[in-house]
Amino acid sequence: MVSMQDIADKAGVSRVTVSRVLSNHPSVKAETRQKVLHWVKELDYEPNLIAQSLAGNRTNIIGLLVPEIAYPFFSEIIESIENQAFYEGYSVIICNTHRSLDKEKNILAQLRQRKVDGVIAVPVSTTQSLPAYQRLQVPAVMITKKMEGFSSVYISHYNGGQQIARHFLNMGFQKIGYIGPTKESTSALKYAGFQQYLSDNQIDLTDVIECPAPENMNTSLVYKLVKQYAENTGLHCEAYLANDDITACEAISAFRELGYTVPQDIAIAGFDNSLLAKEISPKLTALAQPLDEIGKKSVEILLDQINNNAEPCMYELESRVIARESTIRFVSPKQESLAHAILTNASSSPHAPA
Amino acid sequence: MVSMQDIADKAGVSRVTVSRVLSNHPSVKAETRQKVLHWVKELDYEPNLIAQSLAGNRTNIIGLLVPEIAYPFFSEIIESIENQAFYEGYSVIICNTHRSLDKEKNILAQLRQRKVDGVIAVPVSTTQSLPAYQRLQVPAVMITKKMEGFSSVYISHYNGGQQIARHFLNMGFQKIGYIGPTKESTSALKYAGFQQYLSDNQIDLTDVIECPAPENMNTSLVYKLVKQYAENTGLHCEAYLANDDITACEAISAFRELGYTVPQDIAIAGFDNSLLAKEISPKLTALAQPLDEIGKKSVEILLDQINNNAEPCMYELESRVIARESTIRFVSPKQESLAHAILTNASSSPHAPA
DNA sequence: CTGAAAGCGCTAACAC
DNA sequence: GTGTTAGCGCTTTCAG
Repeated sequence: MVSMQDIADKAGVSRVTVSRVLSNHPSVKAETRQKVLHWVKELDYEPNLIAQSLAGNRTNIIGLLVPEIAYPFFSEIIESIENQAFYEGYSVIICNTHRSLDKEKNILAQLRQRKVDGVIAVPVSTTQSLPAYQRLQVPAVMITKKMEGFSSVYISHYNGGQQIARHFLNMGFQKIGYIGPTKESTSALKYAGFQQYLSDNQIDLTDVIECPAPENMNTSLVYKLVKQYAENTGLHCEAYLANDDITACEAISAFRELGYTVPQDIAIAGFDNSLLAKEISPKLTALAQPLDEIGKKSVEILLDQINNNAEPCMYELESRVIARESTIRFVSPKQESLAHAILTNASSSPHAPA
Repeated sequence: MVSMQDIADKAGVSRVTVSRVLSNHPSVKAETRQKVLHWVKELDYEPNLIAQSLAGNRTNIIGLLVPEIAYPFFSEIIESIENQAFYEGYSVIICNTHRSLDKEKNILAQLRQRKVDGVIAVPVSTTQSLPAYQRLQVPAVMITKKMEGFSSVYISHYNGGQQIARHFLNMGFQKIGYIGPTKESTSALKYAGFQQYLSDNQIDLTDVIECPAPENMNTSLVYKLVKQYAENTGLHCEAYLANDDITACEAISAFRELGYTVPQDIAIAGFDNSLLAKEISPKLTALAQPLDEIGKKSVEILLDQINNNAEPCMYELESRVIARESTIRFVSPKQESLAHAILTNASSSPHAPA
C-alpha cells in the first residue's frame, strides 16, 4: 500500500504538500505540483478514503432506508438515488427496514456510527419513527411520505386519489370501487381523495374491498380477499382503483379466475406506475408517481443540507394519470394513444374542482 | 461527540481498557468492566466505525455491483444479499454499472479506496472486466455468471434451456420458437441448451426471433421486433421460450396486439422467475433461478474468503421449471396445481437424456 | 509557497 | 489485569 508519505519521500517534499496537490490547493508552485503528480502516477497512488474520512470529517456516504428493496416502486427509486448520488460523488449504503421500527432503529444507529453524511429514508412510521431520526446527528430527507421537522419529497396521495376518480368519470364509469387499505397512512389519503371527488360528483363507492397492502412480496392475500369478496358480496363495479400496482395485478388475477376480463368486463387502475404497470397485459392505467424525480430531488435536497446547511423543506411533486389499456373499454389497443391524448389533456389541471 | 477517552477519564482507567471491555477481551477484572460499562451507558457512548476501520483494518462493508438496480431479477438478488449481509454484521454499498466497463472500473477503484472488505458483482463482461477485478485487493465473488479465477455463484443456463425444452415437449408442443439474443454470453448458452434438447428429440426451432435483451428498462425494442417478425415472416409456433421475464411480457403484449391470446393460441415461457412472472396474467411459466439462494450463498462464500482466507470456488445452483398458466393450454387456471405437480415431477432429473 | 506539529478515534504490541 | 507507546493515513492550523 503506497501512502502519501511514500510519494512525499520520492518527490522530496512533505506529506502536506502532497495533500495540497491532490486537493487542488492553489498555493503550490507549478513545478512542485508536477513533480508530485509525476510520482502519484508512477507509484499508482490511491487515496485512502477511510483515513480521509477520519481526518476530514466527511465520508461521502449516504444511507438509504427502504421498507423493501425488491418491490418495483422502491427499486426504481433506489436506482434513481444511486444514480444521482454517484454523479455527485457519493456512495450509498442500502438498508432494508422490513417495515420494522426496531430494525430501523438499529440501522440508524449503525449509520450514525459509520458517520454517514446524511440519510434518505422511507420511514417505517411518520410518527413512531420520529425519535430515531432525531437522534441522527446528520440531515435526513424523507421520501414518499411527509414527516414534520424533516425535509420530505412526496406526492399528494389525496390529489392522486382525486385524479384517478376524475379519470374514471371522464371514462364514463358510474359504478366505482376501491381495493386496498382504507385506514393506513398514505392509503387512507388516496382513499379519501378518491371518495371525496366521487361524492362531489354525486357518486358513492359501490364496492370497497378492504385488504392490506402487499408487503414483502407476500401478495397472495390480496388475491384471496378479492375472490372472497366476490363470492360473499359480489362484484358490482365497472371500475376499481387499486391501492398500488401489485394490488392491481393481484386483483386482475382474481377477476380473471372469476371469469371477468379486463378491461371489457371490469376496468382497473393502479397506483405508482412502477415497471409492473408497463409490462402486464393489458397495460395498466396508473397514477404515476415521478419515481425518478423523487430520487433525484431527494439527493439534491440532502446535499444542500449537508454542504450548505440549508433548512429542511417540504417538496410536493406533481403526479399524473397515465392512461393505458386497463381502463379503456370498447377501444382496441391500437387506439390507446388517441385515448391517451384525450385523457392526459383532461387531467392536466392537477387539482380537483371544489 | 463522546470518545473512548471520555469514558476512560470518567471510569478512571485508560483508553485501552475501555477498548478491551468493548471488544469483550477476557482479561479485564469484572469490577473494572462494570465501571466502564456503567459510563458507556451513562454517556451514551457509540463507537466510531471510521476510526475503528482505520486502526483495525476492516470496514465491515461489502460492495455490490449490478448492471441495473430496478430490474426485478436483480433487485430480488440485491434484497437477498442485503439481508444476509446485515445478518452477518456487514453494510452493503450498492453500485450500478449500467453495463459500462468504464463505469465498472471507476466503481471498483472507488470501492478499493473505501477499503471495502470484499465485493459481490455481476461483472459487465466475463472477459473484459477481468483486469479490473484482479486489481482489487480484496476477495470478489461473481454472481449469475461464471468468471475464471473468481468465486462464482450461478445456474447452468445451458441446462436451463434444456429444462424448458423438456417442459415444452412434455406439454405436447411440436412447433417451438425462441425470442431473444442468440449470441450473447448467458443467452447463447440457454439458446444452445434449448436447441440441443429439441434437436435431440428430432425437433428444429421453427421461429427464432432475434432481439437484444431489454436493458435499462428500455423494453420497447422487443415488442417492436416481435411484431415486425410476425408481419414479415409470420408466427408459426405453438410455444416460445423468451430470454427473460421482461422479454416474455413484451412478447405477450405483441401477441395480444396481433390478436393471439396466451396460452390458448400461443404458449410462452420466461426465464428467471422474477416478480413479473408471478404477477402478470396469465401467470408466466418460467425457468426459476434461485434468486434468494444466489444472494445468500454469495455472501457466505465472500465472508468465508474474507475471514478464513478460503479458496475461490465455483458454485452451480439448481434451476427448475415453474409451470404456470402461460404454457398450459386447454386447462383452466384452477387445474394449474395439478398440472404443476405433473410437470415438476417430469422435470425432476436436472440433466437431459443424451 | 512549503513544512512542522498536532490530532481525528481507535487498536495492537509490549511492558509492568 | 492494566497502562504505555506507537501507529493507521490523512487534514488542518500555524509558522516561516
